[in-house]
Amino acid sequence: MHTGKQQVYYLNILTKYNLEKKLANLKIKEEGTFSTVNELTRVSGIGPAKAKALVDDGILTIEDLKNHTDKLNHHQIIGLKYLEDFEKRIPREEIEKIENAINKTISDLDSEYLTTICGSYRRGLPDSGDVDVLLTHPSYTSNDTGKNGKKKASTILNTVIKLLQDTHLITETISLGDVKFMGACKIEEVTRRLDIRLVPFDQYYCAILYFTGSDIFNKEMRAHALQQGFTLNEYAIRPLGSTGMPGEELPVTSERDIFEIIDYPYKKPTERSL
DNA sequence: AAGAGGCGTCA
DNA sequence: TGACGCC
Repeated sequence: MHTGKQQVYYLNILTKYNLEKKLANLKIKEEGTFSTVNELTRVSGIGPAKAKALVDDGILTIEDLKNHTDKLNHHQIIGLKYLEDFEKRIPREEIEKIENAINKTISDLDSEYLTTICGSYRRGLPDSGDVDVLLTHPSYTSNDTGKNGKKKASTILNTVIKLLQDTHLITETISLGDVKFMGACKIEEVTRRLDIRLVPFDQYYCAILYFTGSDIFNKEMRAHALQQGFTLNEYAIRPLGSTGMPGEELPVTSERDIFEIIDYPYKKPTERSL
């Protein structure tokens, strides 16, 4: 038989062992929750907060999600429906076809529209994650509130989107506002993420520069702009006064203008994949 | 290059 | 209007 001291000793070991076991279980549970959260966030429109809420409701996997679409908003339903498609890369040959389809449709509407597909596609890379279209029209500028016979942003973008739906390029709409469309298009067998943003005419080339990237290239170019006494962002390039206060936006009618203003050797889009 | 800013949606 | 998610 054990002495009282021995009993206390073994009891301590036992509780210690149980404690460690509980901690280990907790850790496993946390990790399980963690990886579950990460799986659910594969769905476009589901972020960390929504994923946690779903896990709290006992919805742990993508498969669970398919039985509970009532808990999803429109964006998330689209994200779930095309989960596999949206994770596939898009060959540039396919983006070329999408580009042709968009340009044909839009130029039929009004020959003054300009479109540019930016991102890695514009830098000449062999594939991209999505299609990012910049759209502008001379009648739409940044200091334009829609008066003076100029078109309102909402009119312009809505008209274009409607047309692209009629021609069956756009197959899904995630969101549509005055200046930004998020949705999907299909030209072959796979449904692709498509974004179209309407940019004021006077800010078009700063936007193209920015959304063409690469990120590293943008950073270097912005740093160079600062050295030359200019501030450059997605909207405009402005001189910096002696106080460091940005001045008025400089007129820009091409990407090259921006390079010349800051005395930076011009780089073709294909030379910007830093 | 990571964080911010801006856009759109939802409750 | 604020929280959320995306880019």
